[in-house]
Amino acid sequence: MTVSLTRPLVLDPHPGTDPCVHCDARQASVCNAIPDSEMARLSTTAVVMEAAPGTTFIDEGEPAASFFNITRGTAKLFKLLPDGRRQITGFVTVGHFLGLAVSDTYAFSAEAIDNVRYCRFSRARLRSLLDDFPLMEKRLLEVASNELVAAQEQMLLLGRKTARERLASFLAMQSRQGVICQHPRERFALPMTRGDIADYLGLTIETVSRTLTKLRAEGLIDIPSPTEVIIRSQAALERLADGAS
Amino acid sequence: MTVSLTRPLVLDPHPGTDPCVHCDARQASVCNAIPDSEMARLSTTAVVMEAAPGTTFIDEGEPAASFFNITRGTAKLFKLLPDGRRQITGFVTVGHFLGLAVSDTYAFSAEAIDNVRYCRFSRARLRSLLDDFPLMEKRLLEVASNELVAAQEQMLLLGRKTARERLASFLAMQSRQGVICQHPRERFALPMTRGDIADYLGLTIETVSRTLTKLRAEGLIDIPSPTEVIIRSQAALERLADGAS
DNA sequence: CTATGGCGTTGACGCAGATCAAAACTGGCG
DNA sequence: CGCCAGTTTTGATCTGCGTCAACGCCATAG
Repeated sequence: MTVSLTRPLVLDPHPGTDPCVHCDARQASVCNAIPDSEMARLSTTAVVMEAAPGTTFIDEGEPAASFFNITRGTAKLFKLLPDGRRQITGFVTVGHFLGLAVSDTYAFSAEAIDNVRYCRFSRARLRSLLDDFPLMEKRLLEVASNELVAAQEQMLLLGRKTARERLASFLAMQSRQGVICQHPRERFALPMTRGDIADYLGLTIETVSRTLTKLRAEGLIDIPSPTEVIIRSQAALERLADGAS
Repeated sequence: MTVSLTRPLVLDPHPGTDPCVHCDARQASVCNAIPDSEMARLSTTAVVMEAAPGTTFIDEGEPAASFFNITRGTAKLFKLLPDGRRQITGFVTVGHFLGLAVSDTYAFSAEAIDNVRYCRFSRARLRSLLDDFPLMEKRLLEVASNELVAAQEQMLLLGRKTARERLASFLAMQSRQGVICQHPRERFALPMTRGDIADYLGLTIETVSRTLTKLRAEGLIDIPSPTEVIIRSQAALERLADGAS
């Protein structure tokens, strides 16, 4: 009775069939917990929206009226300090949920990196949806729990790892992302800028650039273009990421 | 129909009536989502356990067979790197849940700071409990979502705040903890050591000590004993915590 | 073609916080 | 009481990464 964890849960009532950005495999745009009949009904209350690159579509501190499900593209979530310092708390792609927390305002902002499509609906609608489909609630609990584990891993990175280890962890993680599609994971694209990577890893742009250059010089990775990475030694990278060297 | 968020949810089938560590107010050791009859039945499958200070009762990497609910005391959750570097991801007290994530091994370790009592039961039992009491599942989703928000706040701290700001944030947070009981929050105890604080804030023991000394010298706080703090200026501390100075 | 502006890389230098070291304090126990 | 082990504080020094600055690359506009 457990809900499948291998497919992204997508609430878009008009499911797209866009090819995977890495390979040409079609995304499975189906919701595993809600029957098609309900999905059709959803389309009358849910709004499907697009956000162009650089567009902020959730503002930290604004009244949290809606609940979001990403159905295409990549967005960054971040928090700001008054003087402009920024911490990116995560990059989210198709299947991710935003705005789950019970709070009257959003705890973070969200900005589109590439062309993002998302499904937005009111919290009231979410509540009734969860009442009708307990499986959906179960699934959300699983999702939130797993994100919590990822957040703790990121705390370890931010609190205790060196710049080298942070970059190695980041690259290893990015290469692991691609397991959903059949694409070989050694080579992959980095949709975000150096500034985004820096703000995600708690470093500066310069340190990110320098460290990547060094990792390349050591033969661990290759960087054919600023937005593309090839892992030369997955094992060595993982070892470095876990602080064993 | 929403479950109360103001009281800690405690699953201990033998609820204690220990006074609050700060004042003498009795803890509300009741479960808001599960009727007493079920709580009684729970006592046949759940195990209530005690952990003495310094005892590790969850080991990262071990098979995740159980689910925990803290019913007394304070514990620290942490992750380790192979060379011993440690990141404390949180301090948990009465009402907190551990081991929610769907994973075959624990993602962190847990160690008792003072005398900890907790209720342990199998994941299978949790699953059937959630099937029987949807309110309980709703509550867990709320809890997990709010912890996720707290984790993001901590990422901002670890990635972008200075040592001063980290300590100010930590002290402000600790003083806010006491709002459940009626105790005036200016003065409170720090049950954890300087080493724990350091590993929680991504600093060293020395930096924590020096920074606290400096905050005291500046009149923001007072430290009658190493384990006790008095907030002299809550407003100034909060301002400092948010990076506005 | 040149101008402009965003992004990435590289170099020189400085500093916040880590590291190393030692002294002061604390509680437990004979 | 005095001894001991663990914790906290304080001081001196070091260093990884931040800061500041310059430059190269590319895309778009004029």
